[in-house]
Amino acid sequence: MPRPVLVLFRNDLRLADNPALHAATESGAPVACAFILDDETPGRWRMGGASRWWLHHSLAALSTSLKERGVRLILRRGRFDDEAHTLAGELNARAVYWNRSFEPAPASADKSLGARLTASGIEAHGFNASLLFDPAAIKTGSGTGFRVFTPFWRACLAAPAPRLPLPAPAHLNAAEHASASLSLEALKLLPVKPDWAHGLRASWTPGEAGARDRLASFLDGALGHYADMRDRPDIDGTSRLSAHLHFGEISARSVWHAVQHATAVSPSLERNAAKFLAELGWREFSAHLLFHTPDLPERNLRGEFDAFPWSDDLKALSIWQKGQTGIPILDAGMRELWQTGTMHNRVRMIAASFLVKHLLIDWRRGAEWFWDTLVDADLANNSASWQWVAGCGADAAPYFRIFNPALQGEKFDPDGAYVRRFVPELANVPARHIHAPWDAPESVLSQAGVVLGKTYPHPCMDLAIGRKRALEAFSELKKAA
DNA sequence: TGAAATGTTGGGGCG
DNA sequence: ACGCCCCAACATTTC
Repeated sequence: MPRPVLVLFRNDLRLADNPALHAATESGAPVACAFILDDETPGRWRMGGASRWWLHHSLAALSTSLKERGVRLILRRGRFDDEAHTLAGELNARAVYWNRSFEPAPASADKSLGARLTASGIEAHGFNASLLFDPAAIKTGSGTGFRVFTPFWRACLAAPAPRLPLPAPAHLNAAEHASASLSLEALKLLPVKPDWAHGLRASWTPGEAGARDRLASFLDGALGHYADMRDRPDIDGTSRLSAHLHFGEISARSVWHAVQHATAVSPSLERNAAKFLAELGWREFSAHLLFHTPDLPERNLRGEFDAFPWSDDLKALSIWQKGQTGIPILDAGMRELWQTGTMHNRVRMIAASFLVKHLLIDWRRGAEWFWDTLVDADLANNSASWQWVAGCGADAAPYFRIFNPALQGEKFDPDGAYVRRFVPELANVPARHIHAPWDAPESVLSQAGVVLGKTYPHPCMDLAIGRKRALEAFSELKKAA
């Protein structure tokens, strides 16, 4: 039997448009496939709870579609480079194929694996499967990385267009081997006591088929009014593809070309498509920032924020996490997150702004919470976006741009449907008062069965005072600088 | 991908 | 008919 080749799956849990799998298949050698759960590479952010739930189901789906093609997915646990090197040896593999990561710790694991394989006389083949554009290839005139989105995205659009997606291999030539695999259950990715995942199960279908379906319904539906409705949490106005993209169940290239195709068929989609593709652009931009600034998840991009007088009010942090701030749009968002593993993007901005500005809590505490609770938790997107909101990031919202959650609620959830859905205590409050129940006449509240401080909390802080305090903290910072 | 404060304008009520 | 005031509506500035 000829020596096999090994394909390592990572955040590319798909068969279609998978460059590593495709190249391995094209090599003509028998193929073995593996996934390594890596909680051990130093410096790697340990995957959060909601992501683990997603990963479990995504691996189950991948394992099934590989099995249908006669290939058993080998599951291992450990350091990516160690385990992969060992496994390649066990299999007597001729070559190893995998899609590279652009996150700092996994990227150095890639480098170390490549070197060790080569030293052992095994070919190493790395590919870019996750991004539309190679973050190292997009450069400013002076040869550095971009720090501002608009010129970055202009440069991407001027670069050669993302290539067409590769087909899923029609047939896999499975390597015969007896290598041991952990069972999926043994990876212990699912919550046990308590099982908090029922809201996730009701909201999502992880896996390649689920991703494809989600894209198809987006193209059919929300894309048509994306530009106008994407900011409305009460409406199905977004793609909801972020977690599928994060785990690579569908490639950004496939999404890109599907949108281009839809626009070619109906040119009236143009404006909406451009807006949506720019959102993929923000995903690229975040990855680009992390690639060029490996300490993005830990350090303020603008160093002057290192002196910011953050509060360590754990009580306030906990109220925010639980969705008990007494400010309806915030509580709705934080409860949506806890129940479903996602939060509408507009509400993420409102919730993040409130934590960082009204509560004066370090953005890293917020990023950690999102990391653990979001099914789409992504190191680059999460870090870059929190820094953006906090005002300490690249091309960031200026610190003094402070969201008023009551006004944001009125503007983007005008009927209060989003609040009613996730904050049932307020279900009967009329739209006019639902975003600021503390200002509602007593009679309106009692008619709606609401007693502030009893059935729903008093606001944890006065919005005007919070705003003023944030501005004062910021002006102290500027004075110190 | 803000909100609040301040400034400007113009229509209408009214003495 | 006129000037004065009020204030909504919009624009600009400031944080």
